Amino acid sequence: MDKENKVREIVKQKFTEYLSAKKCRKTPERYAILDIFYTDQRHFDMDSLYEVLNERNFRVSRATLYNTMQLLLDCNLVLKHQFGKNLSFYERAYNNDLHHHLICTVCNKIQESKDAELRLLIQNKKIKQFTPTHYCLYIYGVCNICARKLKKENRKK
Amino acid sequence: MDKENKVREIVKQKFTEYLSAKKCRKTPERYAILDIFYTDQRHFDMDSLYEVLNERNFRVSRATLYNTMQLLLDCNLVLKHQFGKNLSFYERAYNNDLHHHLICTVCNKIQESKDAELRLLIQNKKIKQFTPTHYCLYIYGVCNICARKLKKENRKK
DNA sequence: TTTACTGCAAATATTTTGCAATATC
DNA sequence: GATATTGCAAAATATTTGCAGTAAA
Repeated sequence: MDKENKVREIVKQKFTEYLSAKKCRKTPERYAILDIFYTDQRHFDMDSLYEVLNERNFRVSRATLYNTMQLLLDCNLVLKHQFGKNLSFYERAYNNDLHHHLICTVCNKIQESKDAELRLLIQNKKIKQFTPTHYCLYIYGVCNICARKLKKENRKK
Repeated sequence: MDKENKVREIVKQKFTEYLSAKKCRKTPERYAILDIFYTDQRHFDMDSLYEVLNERNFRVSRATLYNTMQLLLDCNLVLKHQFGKNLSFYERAYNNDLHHHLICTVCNKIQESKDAELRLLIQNKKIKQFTPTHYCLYIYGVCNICARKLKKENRKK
């Protein structure tokens, strides 16, 4: 069994434990949604999640999607991000080497930035009167592609 | 003139410069909105901003509020945050010693955390192919009040 | 068999847009 | 005087909710 499949098994198990502990039912919809996150792309907004499930002939209503996302957030198998736009993004959280997000304020594209050193610095910070579970670092700025375009435009003037 | 008033004058000037450069009009509504941020509380959602302006007998439509917030975001006089809930928060950005946010996932309360050391570490990080303007660090976890409540509940069981 | 969960549709919440009136330049 | 901006109302978008039918335990 390769690493990807192993992770899928582990998160499935973790989800099962969580659902049992909360006395929630183990429905195929819930497992299908979890599985998408650990099979496919990493980032989804609700619409693309809905579409991907449909493409696989697994029809899930939006109500169930939102319901399940809440469960997955609660048991820390999925993270939710909002990068300024009024659209939520979700990504897998287990075994997804915690990374930072670089958001270009010109083209709105999002890059991931893995920086183990900085991550450890943040994770090891002691905070008074607060027990951290996880963190999100969003760095806003201009990506190199947009920077180049802007330079060109300025030269024309 | 005290420090607060000085800052208010400076941001007003900066806003004027920005509006001139963008050939936008200098309307009283725009200045009134900017001023609220640098006079009053630091954090606003759209509703409370609307209410505060009304209380001061300065009626501004929501359309204008949203329009003006975009301008203030563009010229970096205001920052926008979204802490998981579907509600945007705005806060002053100039002379507002950059701070981090601690978000309690139990009670949803938000605390500010000033940590100059960590701030410098993040700000001084070199990032390949990307020119940062600002960043947001959101630390999620459980605040001490909720932690205490949870402990009590567990003891009962 | 019980009742939590699902899908649907309607409701709510937030933000955006079109347009006529107004105020800035 | 020209037109960018405003307020209003309607539209668009994202999320939540009520409820009847379905399926997990």
